[in-house]
Amino acid sequence: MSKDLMQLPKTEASTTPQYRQIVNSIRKDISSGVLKEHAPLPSERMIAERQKVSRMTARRALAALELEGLVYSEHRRGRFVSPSRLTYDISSMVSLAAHTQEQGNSLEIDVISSATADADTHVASLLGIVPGTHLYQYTRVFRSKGHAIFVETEHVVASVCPNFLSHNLQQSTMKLMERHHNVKTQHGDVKIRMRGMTAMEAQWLGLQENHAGIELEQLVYDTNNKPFCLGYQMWRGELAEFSARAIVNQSN
Amino acid sequence: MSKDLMQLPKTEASTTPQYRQIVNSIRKDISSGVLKEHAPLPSERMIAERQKVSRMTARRALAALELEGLVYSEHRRGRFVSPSRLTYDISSMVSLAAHTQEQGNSLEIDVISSATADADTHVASLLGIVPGTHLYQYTRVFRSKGHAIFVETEHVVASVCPNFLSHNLQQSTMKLMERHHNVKTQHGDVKIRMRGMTAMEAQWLGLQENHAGIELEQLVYDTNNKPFCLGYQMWRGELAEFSARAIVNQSN
DNA sequence: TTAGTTTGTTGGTATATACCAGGAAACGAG
DNA sequence: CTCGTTTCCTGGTATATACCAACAAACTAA
Repeated sequence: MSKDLMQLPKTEASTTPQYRQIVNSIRKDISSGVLKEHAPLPSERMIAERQKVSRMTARRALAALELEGLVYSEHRRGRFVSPSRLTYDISSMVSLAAHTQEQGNSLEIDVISSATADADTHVASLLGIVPGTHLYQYTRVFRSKGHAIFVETEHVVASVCPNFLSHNLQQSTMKLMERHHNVKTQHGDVKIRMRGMTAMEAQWLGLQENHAGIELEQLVYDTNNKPFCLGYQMWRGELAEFSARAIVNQSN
Repeated sequence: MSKDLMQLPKTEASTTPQYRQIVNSIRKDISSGVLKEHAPLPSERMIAERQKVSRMTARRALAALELEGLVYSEHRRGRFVSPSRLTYDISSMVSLAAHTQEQGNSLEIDVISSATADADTHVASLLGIVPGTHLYQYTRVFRSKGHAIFVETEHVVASVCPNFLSHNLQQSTMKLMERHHNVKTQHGDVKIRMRGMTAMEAQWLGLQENHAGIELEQLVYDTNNKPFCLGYQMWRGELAEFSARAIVNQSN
């Protein structure tokens, strides 16, 4: 490989980093539709060869696209174009599974684990119970067309819904509680934050390493204004959009 | 094929990548308080030398910490420990500036630009006006103790608040409109999504490249149920936490 | 046909090296 | 003392190379 380092005029091509140019080129292909959802991107070595850069530079370009959320990677299989976002209305607290199906999209649920446990201090203080209180807790991965979107762990006060784990958890748990345990939800406190995933979360979502995502914390209250369910959802950031309605003037 | 699993003792040291070990070590220093908010981290070359790894490996460790939001970097100055998050209650729609000051934290506002403009099709459709309608639009950076937190661009229908730009924009614009233009906000539609920043946004926030952040879109309605203000906030993801309240059963 | 092996491709990890440009602090002249 | 210059340190970009482990598809033996 020869180094043709001639005196270059200071065009944009020479001032913009090479890896950025590759990013822009691929971004254009995605937005223009040349590369569609879930379409495979050229491999690192392919890009390196075609664009005449080193593999590490090609790698950085692809990593940047991943960071932006335009691309996702599957371990040692390749990189693919990210699908479009899924909107979740946190104000209505309607079951996401139910709502999504109404939109015509499927939503598969994998139950990773389910068990009884005793509340630790953190969960207990949020649920307004004493530490050690019996809980049901379960972790589920939600997918759309096989593509993982978020993973959720819920902690439910056991006395509120006895034998809850005997149900099939591949459905809306809020509806389950309403139907079979006569629990009606009144309101929920929601918190949204972006943070790095734990190793477990990344694994459940099919990602590796230090991916950032959006965490949604939901504390659900019954009609007696007592919290009975605490949920944590970790979303792939590029796949989520949350909508809410803020009310200022209740009167009028 | 036979797998000899007993050959190597599978310690973390041998299975965990080196850069990950460095990440964990620094993460521990941050959570334990050895490294405090805004404290400088050792440089790439320092880490490389001390941990006996190449500079690129040290670099990857630091990049991973940035991704997680634990660390921020200032261009060619070094890397520092991220400060704690700022909570924003999107349900109440109380001015963030006012609310933050009540908490005892300062919030400085830099006005980047302010101008009149004609609505493009996108803004017009959201505001329910015809494209070309006169708007005021301005961009401001919000900082806490000099540290940039988010950048906001608002588009206000000009006819609602004539000569709006003659005000000092280093304060809550919602309050300005209420006081001087008799505009009362009734409710707001909020959308939250994680996305990669544009070059401009990254520059305004003192970041480079493809950093991901949280975008907050706010469409504000007056008491006649007509939208009059559209705002986009791009937050540094690691510095934001959004809270909201979801109401299911209005009655009772 | 089917079960098992081989081979090539992919991304992941890691090193050693080189140069650039901006910030900061030390230095030196007025 | 102050202002401008120099020097060092920082992260940013880029290359060339090497080996590993997982996957997939091609191949091969039962």
